[in-house]
Amino acid sequence: MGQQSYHHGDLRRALLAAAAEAIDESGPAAVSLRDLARRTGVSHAAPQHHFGDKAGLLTALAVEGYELLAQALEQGGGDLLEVGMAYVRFAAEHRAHFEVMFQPSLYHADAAEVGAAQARTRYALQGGLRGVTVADGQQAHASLAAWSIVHGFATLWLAGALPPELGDDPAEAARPVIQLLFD
Amino acid sequence: MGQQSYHHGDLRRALLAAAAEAIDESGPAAVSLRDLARRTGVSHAAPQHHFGDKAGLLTALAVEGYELLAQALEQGGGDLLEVGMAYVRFAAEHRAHFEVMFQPSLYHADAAEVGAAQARTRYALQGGLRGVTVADGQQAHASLAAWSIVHGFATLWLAGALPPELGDDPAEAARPVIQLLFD
DNA sequence: TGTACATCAGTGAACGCGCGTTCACTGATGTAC
DNA sequence: TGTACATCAGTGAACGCGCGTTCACTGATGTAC
Repeated sequence: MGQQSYHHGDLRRALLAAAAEAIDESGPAAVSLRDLARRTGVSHAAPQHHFGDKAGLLTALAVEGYELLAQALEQGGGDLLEVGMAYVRFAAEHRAHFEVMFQPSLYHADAAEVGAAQARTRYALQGGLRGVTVADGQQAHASLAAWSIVHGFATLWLAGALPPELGDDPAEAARPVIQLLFD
Repeated sequence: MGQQSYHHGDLRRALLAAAAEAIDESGPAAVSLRDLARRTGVSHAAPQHHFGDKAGLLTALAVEGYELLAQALEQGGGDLLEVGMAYVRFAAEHRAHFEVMFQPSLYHADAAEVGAAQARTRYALQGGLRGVTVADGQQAHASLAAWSIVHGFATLWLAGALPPELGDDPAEAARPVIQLLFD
């Protein structure tokens, strides 16, 4: 309603939202700039104005994803279980972002903003181990184990590889699995 | 080298190998039947003879992948650590197969052969928990945890998300991480 | 051992399509004076 | 308060390309008799 003006107003944001939607439907590789232009009701050449090319757009999406994930993890309050469940929840609720983030070949993974956003996410993730007692010299391994288990669960969930008995709430389904890690 | 005959001899196998190669280079989505034909030195219409379409080809690749993975896991002798390391090693050594297997939207995931090969893999994976003592009622959770941790580690490794200090042998790098799970 | 014929594997020309990219353009917005 | 001008956002026509798919075909192989 009211797209009649020549300038869109917030085309950049609209394109990112359209991209997430398109990726949810058919995966990151199927995204085309022309399709996003169509979804946004804008001429097909407009997206290039903002992102240069497809990799540029996916870079912005990946950065946004890392920011959102870091925020979600930070709200876990440094508790392993909460942080882990937040990780899984994020993957399910922001599938498009999540899928792009971990396919660096799709975007300009060496861009500075990407590195910064990744670092913030990693720091928030490690915060989840604060309350956990780990044997000397096992800190790095524990961190890897925690990341692996939540990332693996999230990935398998998204791939539809997990048994349907788990229900439809991935974070809840992950709870007992994460709890098994350091008990 | 003797491609002068009209019939290729084993075009199906050659196309699957070319597909794995192409996917290693640029990901599963970038594969095109015409490109595979070129790589195999055959006319561009030949691949359709064998697989019908791209999804058909990727279905064959996924089945092959599940078979290979099941074989690799079975050689772990039912030991959690060995089976887990074999899982990670498979992902690294058969990256193309692994990537396709867990993106069911790329292929005919409901084909009967796929289900059978998946079942064999799942069974081999659960065999790794034979020697592990788990509290009553936690069997299913333990199985999920084991799968998640090795799958997550493998996925993060392939994505290049893990720190370079881990070296270049993913299975060895995964060893202490897997050991942390049920100790 | 030889011939005829069916079947199968691969060919090559043709088609229509969606894509990314370029480029001269136009409408809207903001700023200097 | 008003005018001129620079800048920016988005347009629309055009291009060349690689793709999947279709289809009549041809060369090779196997089998019946």
